Amino acid sequence: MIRTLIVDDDALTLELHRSYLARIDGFEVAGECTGARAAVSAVLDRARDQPFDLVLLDITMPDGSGIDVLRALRARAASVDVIAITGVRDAESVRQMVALGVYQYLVKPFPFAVFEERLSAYREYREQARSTAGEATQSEIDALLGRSTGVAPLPKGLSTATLQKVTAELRTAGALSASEAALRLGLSRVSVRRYLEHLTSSGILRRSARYGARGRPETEYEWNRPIDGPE
Amino acid sequence: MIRTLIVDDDALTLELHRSYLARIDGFEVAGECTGARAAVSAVLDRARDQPFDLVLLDITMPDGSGIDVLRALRARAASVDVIAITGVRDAESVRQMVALGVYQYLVKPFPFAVFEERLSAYREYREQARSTAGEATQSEIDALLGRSTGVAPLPKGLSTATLQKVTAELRTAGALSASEAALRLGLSRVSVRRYLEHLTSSGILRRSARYGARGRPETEYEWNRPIDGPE
DNA sequence: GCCATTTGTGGTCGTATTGGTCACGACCGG
DNA sequence: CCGGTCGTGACCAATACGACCACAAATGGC
Repeated sequence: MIRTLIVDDDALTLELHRSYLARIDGFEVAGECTGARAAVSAVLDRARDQPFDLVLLDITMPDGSGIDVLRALRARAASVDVIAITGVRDAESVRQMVALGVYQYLVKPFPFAVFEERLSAYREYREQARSTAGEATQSEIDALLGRSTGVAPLPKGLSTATLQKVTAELRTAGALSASEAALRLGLSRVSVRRYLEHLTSSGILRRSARYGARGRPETEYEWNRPIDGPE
Repeated sequence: MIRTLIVDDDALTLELHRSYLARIDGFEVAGECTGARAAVSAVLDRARDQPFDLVLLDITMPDGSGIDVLRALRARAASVDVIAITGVRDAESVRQMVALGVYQYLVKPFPFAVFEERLSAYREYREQARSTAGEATQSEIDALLGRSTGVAPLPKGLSTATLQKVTAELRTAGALSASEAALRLGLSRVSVRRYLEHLTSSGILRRSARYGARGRPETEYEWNRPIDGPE
């Protein structure tokens, strides 16, 4: 169970988040605070005994900002994960919280589905972080930071020559389905699809659906890049 | 130009990173340190005058850990971005640095191409962070955190492409019945209804009834999330 | 005013047609 | 001979459409 501290100055919000959290597997409400100072001391008091794993932290509180709370925790080396949940959206606050290492930043209000999705994502992140004991590899660290590089090398089974043919066809011909592209290029649908999918995941193509017929809709691939590529 | 401070106790590494950085557009070596204490005071001294934008931070240094350096900076509210560059790979150090909000964590040694790619990614990140002034949207924040990948899986029979079309239509068009939305989107009423129901159960849409016409009343779907929260 | 009828939509079920993947083989360059 | 690239055919799964029935309000006859 992920021992969670909920911090919010509004009693109704506190109640809401508590009920939300109760509906998600793996989380346990281990404490609640209605103020900044109380939050800091709660985390620090429990540090030795039964430390919190996660803090759901509001920013606007009468006796201090959530930013200051997080700063105090970081300064005291409290190793606790934090998800900001707040109505504050100004860029400076967001930037500061991100710099202080929040895992998530949720803007109120949001439906339960969003809350559940983000918390579940955190649970998986935590599992992953826990599973890597001892030495971590660069790719494990990247996964932890969630900052994948974006320029993936060509996967196995794809050749640059064919890739260029496919891109050339798509750039000139507009939206094409995988079958149509295969016909035009003299390739098989299976092979073309591999290239089209790779181009899509690279952000060069865009997928959309073609409706209207009786059966399953066709997915069509379209050029996505702005015509004047930046730099 | 991104004013960068390089911190490493090894003179050769310092030299290497300096030459690396000089080869990448947009970066400027604004200082160098060979120790933990020097790094902290360098950042703090410059905080008012010409603050550093980025610190390339080693962990193992004779007079203190890079983790302590970062902790001290965070405690002093120094708003500076940090990329860890170190040979230390143990899970605990990585976890602590991530919690303290490093933007990247690079494991030495690495080829120049990796260095360039990561630094360029940071430059783009910085551009994006700078471009969002004033109020940030949730999606902008997600992009900043780089954790947008973990989306909840859709129920069977629904596709993300269609879902996005439906949400886009509902967000712009106000209250619509299932039939009206189907007409606008070029889909069948049955299909649209599944998406509308899913969005409703996710809390993104709200249902209400429309009376007055002959026949059974229509249920209309409306955007539920307050587009501009006043607080 | 009460009840049958009309009317148009809500919701479910089957079906059509494509998507996605796997196994296997062919070809080609080293 | 081996590793990589592509074709073929077949399979199951996915996702939309059409048709059908049920339902809830307005309408009209009594």
